[in-house]
Amino acid sequence: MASVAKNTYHHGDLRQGLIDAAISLISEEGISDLSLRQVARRVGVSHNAPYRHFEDKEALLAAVAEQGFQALGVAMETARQGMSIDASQRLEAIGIAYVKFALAQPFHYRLMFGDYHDNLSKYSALAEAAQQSFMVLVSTIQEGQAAGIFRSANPVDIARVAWSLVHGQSMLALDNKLQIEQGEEFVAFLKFSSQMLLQGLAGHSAT
Amino acid sequence: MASVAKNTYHHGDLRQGLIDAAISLISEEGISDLSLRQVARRVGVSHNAPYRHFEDKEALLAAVAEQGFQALGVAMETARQGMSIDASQRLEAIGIAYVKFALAQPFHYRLMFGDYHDNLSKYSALAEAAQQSFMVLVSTIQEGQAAGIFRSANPVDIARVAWSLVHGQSMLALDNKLQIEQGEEFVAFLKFSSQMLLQGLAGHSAT
DNA sequence: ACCTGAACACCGTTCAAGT
DNA sequence: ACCTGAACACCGTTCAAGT
Repeated sequence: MASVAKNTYHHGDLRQGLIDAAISLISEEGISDLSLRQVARRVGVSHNAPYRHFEDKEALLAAVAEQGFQALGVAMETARQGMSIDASQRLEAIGIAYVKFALAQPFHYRLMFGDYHDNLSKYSALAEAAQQSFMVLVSTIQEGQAAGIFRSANPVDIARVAWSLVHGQSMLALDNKLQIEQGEEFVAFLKFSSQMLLQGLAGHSAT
Repeated sequence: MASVAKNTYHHGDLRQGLIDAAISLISEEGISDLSLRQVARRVGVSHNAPYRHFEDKEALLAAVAEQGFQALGVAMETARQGMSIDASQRLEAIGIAYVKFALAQPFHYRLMFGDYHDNLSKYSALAEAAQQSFMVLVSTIQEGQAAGIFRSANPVDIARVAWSLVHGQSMLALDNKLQIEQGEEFVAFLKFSSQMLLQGLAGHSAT
């Protein structure tokens, strides 16, 4: 008997359906008003069904954050490959793609760094997704070191600095604390930042 | 008639009492579980009294954030004056004091950058306190430019870069995303970061 | 296995009174 | 003016059942 779609929805993948509903609700109304019951309502399921797939509300949010890191990693990797082999250009392209991701999905980005995962050992999939996007930075820095255009410090430390810079820019921009209007002026600021970072990154023998 | 302290507490400054109670509750249990009713209970007042002083819960949190920025500004200014006149050393000292402030008061720091003030025009006192702490950075950078040791770009842009860096470091450290254990190793990382930033900041004619 | 409604202990906020 | 208790519409989570 051919399976016919039922209108109860949840014969499929309720877990992913809940995540999708949470993401779209968050992008519409932000995080602070998001309730588990609301997510269940949007999916067409009782307010209690989510507990079959998530231990509590925090676990659902952790899954949403995890998918955010996966998407961010893809955006960074795409930016990296869109550039020629020059590691400086690649690093700048990654940084700009990173901040643009944050600005395009402000609530989702903020959720990825929320304080709801104090015990991140509990959410290992989330930690792993974050680690994976971080590795895009590390490997690009190693490329630059191999090419002799970046100084020879610990590449993980350098990546931490770069990540801190783009994360700080993203968060402060989302908070309207940088006092720069979006558009050309903001992109100019991002390029100024990466130029400063790259100069700090240059090998000692640079001109 | 000499005024005798009553045990109703709130004959004094209920507004500040609520802020203090919120700060201590936050430092004990974090932000996510903080409720307005809990704050009122701690102060010994009905769950409704706070509405005499704050329009809603968000307004109380904004006041808490504002006092956080004032304390942060003091910490930065103290670090600046504790250093000799050299602008590079001052900038590094400010950066380290900044991150230490964040790590010492993790919940309070996070609250200062929460998304609860989308319309920050509504909380002008908060915006002003943030601006004031930012100016400590700007003026230190101007000092370095006047002394000829920093490049001559827009000092506000440079300050934005520096703020982004320390804010990113603070947030990622609070999130346990930097994978560095606190202590000497972390301070070494902070010094490495500021060294990189300072090299990027150096004037073109630097050796 | 997966989903359900009822129930519990909490919220933020509003309102009509009290002093 | 400032504070109060009662009330409303919501939560997150638990539990005992239903299929």
